[in-house]
Amino acid sequence: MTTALLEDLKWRKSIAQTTEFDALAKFLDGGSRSLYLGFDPTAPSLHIGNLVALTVLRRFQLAGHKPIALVGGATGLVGDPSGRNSERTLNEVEVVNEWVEKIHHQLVGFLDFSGSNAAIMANNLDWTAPVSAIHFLRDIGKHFSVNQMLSKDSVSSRLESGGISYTEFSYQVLQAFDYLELNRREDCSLQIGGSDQWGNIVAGVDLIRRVEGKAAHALTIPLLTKADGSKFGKTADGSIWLDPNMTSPYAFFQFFLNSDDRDVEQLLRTFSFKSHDELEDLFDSLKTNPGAREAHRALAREVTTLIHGSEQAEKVENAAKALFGQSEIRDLDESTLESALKELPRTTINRGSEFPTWVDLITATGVVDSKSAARRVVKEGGAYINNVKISVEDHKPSLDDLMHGRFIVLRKGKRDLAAVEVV
RNA sequence: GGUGGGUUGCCCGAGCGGCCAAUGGGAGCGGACUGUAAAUCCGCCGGCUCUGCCUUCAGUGGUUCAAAUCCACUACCCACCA
Repeated sequence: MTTALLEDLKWRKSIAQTTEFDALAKFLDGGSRSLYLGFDPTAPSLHIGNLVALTVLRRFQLAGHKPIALVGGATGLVGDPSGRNSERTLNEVEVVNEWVEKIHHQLVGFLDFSGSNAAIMANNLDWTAPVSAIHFLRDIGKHFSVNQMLSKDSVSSRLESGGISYTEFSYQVLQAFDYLELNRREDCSLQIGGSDQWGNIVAGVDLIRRVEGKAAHALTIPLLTKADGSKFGKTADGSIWLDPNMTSPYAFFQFFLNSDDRDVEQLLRTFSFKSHDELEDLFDSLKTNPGAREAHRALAREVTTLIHGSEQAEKVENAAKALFGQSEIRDLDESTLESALKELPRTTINRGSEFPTWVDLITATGVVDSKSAARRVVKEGGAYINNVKISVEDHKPSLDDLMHGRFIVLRKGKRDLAAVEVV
């Protein structure tokens, strides 16, 4: 059963490194095991990059294991040096606490908190805060060799590039302590995480062996990379967030739909819960008929459903279909148009007042950064009202442009749409 | 502690008294081609009340008709020497 899980993860290319593989497989085969995955609150929301490991955690639960989702209320205050070449700026305690709450909330929807292998939520502040510095240094610190700590990639690379504070240097000890605590409290003997976490996780494995004399396991997941070499999940405007207020479900869906062809197969392997057969079929269609973008659509639909729910996913897909469809946008009936536009960045103008220019309207929706940028777009021929190109720089929509008496669709370039509603 | 070098637009990186909103590359944006993809080609790429005006070249103050460019101090980085 569990061997199947590991095989599945291999098929998905979701395993970067593990502690001794056979031992891990044997351990997992022995029953329903506790495992943990941690997130540090470095923002008010998780983003798509975090979703990679979270998806793996979910796969473990579906295979019968007990997931522990840890939010780093303590470690988030210290700052993980992994994968960074400069010191983090520390966030205020209240801010971090607020983020912990929000992230907690997001995790709830992703795991099953009922049943025999119910998921557990943890916050490392619970066991870190009560420990005094003296006890921490005596009981935990004593088991760490500075030589080993220095040799970790996250530390050594920083020593070469501007240094590292004692605070961040200590991070791996804190994370190791978390693993030890969860091992004691929840009998947790597996920690998973992104491959950049290997050093931190192994620090915990070592600590558990030293203190408890027990074997603990580790499994890391490769960081996703894009075909063009850039980081997965980042756009020019920043990360793709799971919080619908930070990244709209429409934008979220579009992000996946617009994936590079070359990335789609791996994205499906990583995120999809479809059967291997179904996925193989999608890979085929990607090769034989890439223009249809069936695989893109399936990917966007599934991930959006997972994060925002099926109802919302359907809405945004329909919106995209309506707005990018072959049919004339003016032919859309009012309710279809209204629900489609609801998913877009928008602005409103008062009925009766004079229409602002296209430049002012698009700027108001936030689709462009400045009026200069908006003007440039018009000059370059990328400005549209209801899919009709405009070319005069101070062009204003007229009453004739109103669809159903109250809507105007603005477009910038090929795929950026925004809505204007007259109220 | 000593000496020398550095800090430029989203990133890298030229400029070393006026011709500088500042060369070049990357990212980004628009167009063509396509499939709301990639590659390629062309154009754009600080802001605004846009034939002009305003704010930028670590910070502060100064020299000058005129400074990113010169001087002084401050902060941070890097190198060599102790």
